[in-house]
Amino acid sequence: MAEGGAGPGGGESLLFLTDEQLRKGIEAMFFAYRGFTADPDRILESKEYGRAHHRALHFIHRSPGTTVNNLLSILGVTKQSLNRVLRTLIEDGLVESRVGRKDKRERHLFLTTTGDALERELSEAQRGRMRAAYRAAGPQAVAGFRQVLEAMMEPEMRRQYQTLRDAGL
Amino acid sequence: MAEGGAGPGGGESLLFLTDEQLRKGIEAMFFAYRGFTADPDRILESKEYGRAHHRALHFIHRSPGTTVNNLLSILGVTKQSLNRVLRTLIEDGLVESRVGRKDKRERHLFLTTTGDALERELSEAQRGRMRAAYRAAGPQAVAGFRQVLEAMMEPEMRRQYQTLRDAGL
DNA sequence: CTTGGAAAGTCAACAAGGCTGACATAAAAT
DNA sequence: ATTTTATGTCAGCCTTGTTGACTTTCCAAG
Repeated sequence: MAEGGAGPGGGESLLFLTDEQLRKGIEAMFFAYRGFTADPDRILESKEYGRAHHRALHFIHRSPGTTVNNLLSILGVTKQSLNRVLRTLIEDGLVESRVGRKDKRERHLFLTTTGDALERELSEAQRGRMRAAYRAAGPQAVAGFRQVLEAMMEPEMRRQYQTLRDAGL
Repeated sequence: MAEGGAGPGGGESLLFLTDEQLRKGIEAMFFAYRGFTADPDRILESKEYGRAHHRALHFIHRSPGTTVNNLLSILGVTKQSLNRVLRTLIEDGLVESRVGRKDKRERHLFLTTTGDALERELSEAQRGRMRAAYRAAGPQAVAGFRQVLEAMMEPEMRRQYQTLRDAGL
């Protein structure tokens, strides 16, 4: 690995914080993110959808009944941008939009059977790669991976993430 | 962290490979990548450049004198797409393109003083967040982080990454 | 009951950054 | 002499993001 070696005295070295190590981490994020999205992207390009549709399907699957506003804050895009994606998913019968009972202005989003099938196909492809990477690296590495990623998030997104992480699901 | 706990007998548990754990990892990648690009993006939006320009500047900085073809294979885009970005960077005097001595068909790319200044501004912002995340997570977590990311890359990209990782720089 | 404002949706216009296809040039390789 | 490689460029298209303006619906406070 070329790490280790420490300095003169050894012990609690801060060599992992050098600009050089940070640059390697930056490139690792860049290349890994490409791998991360590669499999779903391949599936999507055959169908008439893109990565934006995948993201919507993922988060509706994760939180069935979520409102459009919730989705907006998680995805961090404008409502116009999300609406374009959502409209095609609803038209194509992958997502169902139900008017809220308590607040009828809100729309609650659910996956249909068809939508669930596509979501599963996409997420199984993505999990496949993830599983291989996890298995290759081992549980301790995975724990470190999650720690660093969590520390890298914007505080607001970290809250979104942790809410789900800490809940039953 | 809610992990641990192991199964009945304990020891070498595979609980870190459940679909649930994998889904958390997937979302961690999604949210963390947003944080990862947030700071450079903020700087770029004030200037007239985008993330594509940042990527070009980064890899030219990393490998001064690299050819257009090298850059294409690293970035994984078409030459038309890269050329658009490269043309503006050259016109604006951030990148210099020199005809190859040995093979005059090739163009070797270098950052000018101005280009280097922007690259440094962008990468310092990005390293700042990375450094904070590394420091918060600690050296062991960082090692795991790198291991998982590396295992997640497409094999071809892993080679690109390791070439640089293993070299002096 | 009226009105203010929030939630949602829609239309139009635009930009960045991907893509394909076609074509041009120069130089290396065969 | 011919073919292949490296690069650049023009034109056109797509996805996914943006802003701004406007409407409809409907809750809630005055």
